[in-house]
Amino acid sequence: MTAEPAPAGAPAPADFIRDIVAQHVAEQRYPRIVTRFPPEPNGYLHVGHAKSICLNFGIARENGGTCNLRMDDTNPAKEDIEYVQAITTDVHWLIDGWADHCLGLKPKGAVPAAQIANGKPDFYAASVPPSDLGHPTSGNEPFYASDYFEQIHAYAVTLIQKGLAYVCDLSPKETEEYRGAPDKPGRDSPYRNRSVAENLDLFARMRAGEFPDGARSLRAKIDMASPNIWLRDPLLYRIRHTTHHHAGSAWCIYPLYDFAHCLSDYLEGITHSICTVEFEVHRPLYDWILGSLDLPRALPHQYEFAKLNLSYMVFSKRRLLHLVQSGAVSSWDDPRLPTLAGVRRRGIPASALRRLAAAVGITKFDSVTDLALFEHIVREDLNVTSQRRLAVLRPVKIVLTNLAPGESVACTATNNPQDETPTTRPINLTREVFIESDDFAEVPPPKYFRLKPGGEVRLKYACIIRCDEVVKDAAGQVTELRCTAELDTRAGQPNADKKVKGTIHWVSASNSIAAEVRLYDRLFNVPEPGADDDFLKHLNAHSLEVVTARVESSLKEVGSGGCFQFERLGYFTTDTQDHRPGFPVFNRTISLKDTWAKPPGAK
RNA sequence: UGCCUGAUGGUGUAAUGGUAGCACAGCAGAUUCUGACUCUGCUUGUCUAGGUUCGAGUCCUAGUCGGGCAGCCA
Repeated sequence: MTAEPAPAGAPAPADFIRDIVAQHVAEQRYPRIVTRFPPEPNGYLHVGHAKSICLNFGIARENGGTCNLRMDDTNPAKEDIEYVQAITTDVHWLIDGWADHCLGLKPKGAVPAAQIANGKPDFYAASVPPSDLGHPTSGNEPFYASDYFEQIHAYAVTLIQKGLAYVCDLSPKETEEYRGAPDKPGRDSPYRNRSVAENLDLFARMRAGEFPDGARSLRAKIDMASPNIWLRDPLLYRIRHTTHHHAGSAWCIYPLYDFAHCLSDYLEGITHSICTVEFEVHRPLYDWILGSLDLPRALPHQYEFAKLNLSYMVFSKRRLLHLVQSGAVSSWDDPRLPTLAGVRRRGIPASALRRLAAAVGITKFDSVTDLALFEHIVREDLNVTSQRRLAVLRPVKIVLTNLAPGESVACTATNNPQDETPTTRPINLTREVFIESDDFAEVPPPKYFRLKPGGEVRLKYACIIRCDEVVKDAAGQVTELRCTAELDTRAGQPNADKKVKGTIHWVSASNSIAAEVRLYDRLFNVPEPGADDDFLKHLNAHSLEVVTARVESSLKEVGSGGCFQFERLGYFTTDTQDHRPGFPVFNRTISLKDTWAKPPGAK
């Protein structure tokens, strides 16, 4: 059993980062644990981000802390408000009912407030008080790094005043040349030893817009010979005459990630700044910047973990964007995509994502998790929550010759056998019914339990039928099966206990409706498509098949958000875009496990 | 040939000097009005070589292999 991350009071997940946090809590290092989830709004969130969200919000909820949602929006050229909205929606969806009470937001429009901390001037970006967190969307919004531009700029000025930063006139290309290589030290910029006064003047003129993009930059003065590239006088500010989706046209200089991120963490009072391992080499710079500014409050620290990889999927923003733009998938929320919008539309519950995160754990080892684990968790989750219904994807008509036209035999179907006290619904057996074409074989393979000429099978919730005659058209295609219904094998009838090997699903021809069903399968047919630059050649040509199915009439008026198990087939959910009551459109979330005659690797 | 970091069954992880455990996958069986679920059993593992120790997956040394880092991206 793969458990949902434990509720308060039960054992919480353990990993090396939680161990560190627990130690800090034990020694009361911080008054309160504050983490953050800081996406850049330049793309949609995916299942990999879900791991990070679950870690950061999980640590917050396990320790009575908060986790701030922050847009890491320091590069106006790549970011867009569309992504801000999508990210906010996705985060709310993923943590709803689990950690929404820990979500750190701020009042709309709020910027860091001046305060005195430990006798020194300071700025602090507070989240709304815990009592207001119950209504996270009412008047509150995520934090934005761009709301800190004024303070970050002031910190840059401080660094200049301390002789720890300078304005450099090297071009981007020259800067690269001067930087050296991992195994070769860099060379000092000729502008490295400008006076404080000159740096202050130049930096002010950068801000005033006197210079074109790329003409100058602000750099930290650290060590051009450091074995760590990120300590070789890294850039702090660049000139970009671009409007910003959140900050508007207030700025033409923008801080880079390394400078903005650690300071954003500080301003928000973050205690544990958790990121992925590619930032490990940046940590000395993170510490250098914060350590150089004489900041009055406790400093945040950075910890790194390995990002999630799932087999048969790609996660990189570049590749996801390519899939969307090339038309390989329809949109960012295409149900085949591992985006949170996609998996949500696919019908995967947020709880399954949380349980996946708990199941894979947190380490620094670069691993690839078997998609089968995710699929297992999704099935396990849906199995207990999904109402069962009958649907036939590829119908074959059966005529029950011993039933009169218009005759209706009342039967009772169980809604969910997993419930402690299962409820039922009535269904009707009629003269004409549809069964799955897979469930009849004129020439059955060995150990075939389903219907065959002269054979018997049970129609689930109804009775056993016997196949008397196979009717075909001129082309030799089966057009109908003429069968006898053994009505005394219905539940409660004398022969109810009669055993047959197979039980199949069915729908009444007259008491069912047509529905569009989208059968989704994995997007790629190799375990590591991302390992190949030409990853599109590994696309699974059969990742989407659309069929017109027959579904029981109780599904006729189902609203959006419906989630069902179609018995013996899989889990299906109504499509958020195209489903209408009266014109049902179902997406297959995932098939049921099928251990019979499944060619290896076929599914 | 620089720096950082990692390595436990097929996969993902646990064991914090004391019986290598769990989950997924796979295989076999039981059960079944879903060939699902559930249940039972089985196969498979500490990167290598030294060392410390009564005892090493764990500590030390050396090596091997993997990941990351040279955007005015994050």
